Amino acid sequence: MLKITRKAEYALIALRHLNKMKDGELATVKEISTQYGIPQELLAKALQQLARAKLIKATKGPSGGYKLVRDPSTINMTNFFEILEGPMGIMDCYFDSGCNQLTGCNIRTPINRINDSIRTIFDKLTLADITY
Amino acid sequence: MLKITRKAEYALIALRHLNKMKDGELATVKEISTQYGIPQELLAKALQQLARAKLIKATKGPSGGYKLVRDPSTINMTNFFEILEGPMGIMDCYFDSGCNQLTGCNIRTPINRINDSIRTIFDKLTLADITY
DNA sequence: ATATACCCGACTAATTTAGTCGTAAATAGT
DNA sequence: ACTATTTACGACTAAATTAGTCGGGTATAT
Repeated sequence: MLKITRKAEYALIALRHLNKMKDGELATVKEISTQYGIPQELLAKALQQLARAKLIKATKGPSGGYKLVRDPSTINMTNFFEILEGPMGIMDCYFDSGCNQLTGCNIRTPINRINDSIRTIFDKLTLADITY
Repeated sequence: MLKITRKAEYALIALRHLNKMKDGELATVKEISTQYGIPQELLAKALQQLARAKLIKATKGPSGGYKLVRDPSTINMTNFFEILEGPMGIMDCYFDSGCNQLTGCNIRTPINRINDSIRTIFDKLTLADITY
């Protein structure tokens, strides 16, 4: 329950790895997937998403790879998870207005408060915290 | 992402409903499922789990039904969710020791801290808070 | 050129969640 | 005793989500 996906988990491992590298160094998907025993294609997809979102920078071709381009302390976990997994909420109604509860849901308000608490945690948590 | 199951959602709606009833009154699965537009059999299962866990009391037979037997302020959400959905953690490794990461996971410690934060939120949240 | 590495969408497989069904057991009312 | 009502429970199917694979593409260093 409340689990994150493997893709996000893999991405986090990779980000931490990238963050620990020296300035100017690049890491390839292959390297990372081998080192941590992660399915290469799946990791590749995750990193592509992060690259599209400009959290990391891709360099193509031989001696290419990825590097982190943003200060880890500016990447928070809400950010990160929503890039990979879409909207973060314990119930869909937090985002979707189209709720099929015919006869009025009696818990929307409390649920939203829970959501907010969780989002607050993830908002405050940055990659820097996770990497320390 | 980070979603709770519908079963838990339904159970929460039902608990809130039970909590709002007058002393001595019982509510049946049928009533609740009709009132909120919830699949009856699924709600039934959820309430059976809660009854087994002694959060609510079942009375069989005609004019039977469920009622809340514990003070809502003593039922916290970690409790509640773990009854319905099992261990609550954003990653399995929080509970399972058998992790297949061959070459050492670099994020276990930070992940555990995240988990703890989330659990703390749910520990503090009681049914009374959700029902107010 | 060629080998390396990212890019990307479509696909399949596995797992989890949602929901259904059949049967049993207790009990209130008649 | 019989019947209608209601919970109990496991087995089952269906739907949705997640995990992982594949094939073909683009950029680039040597």
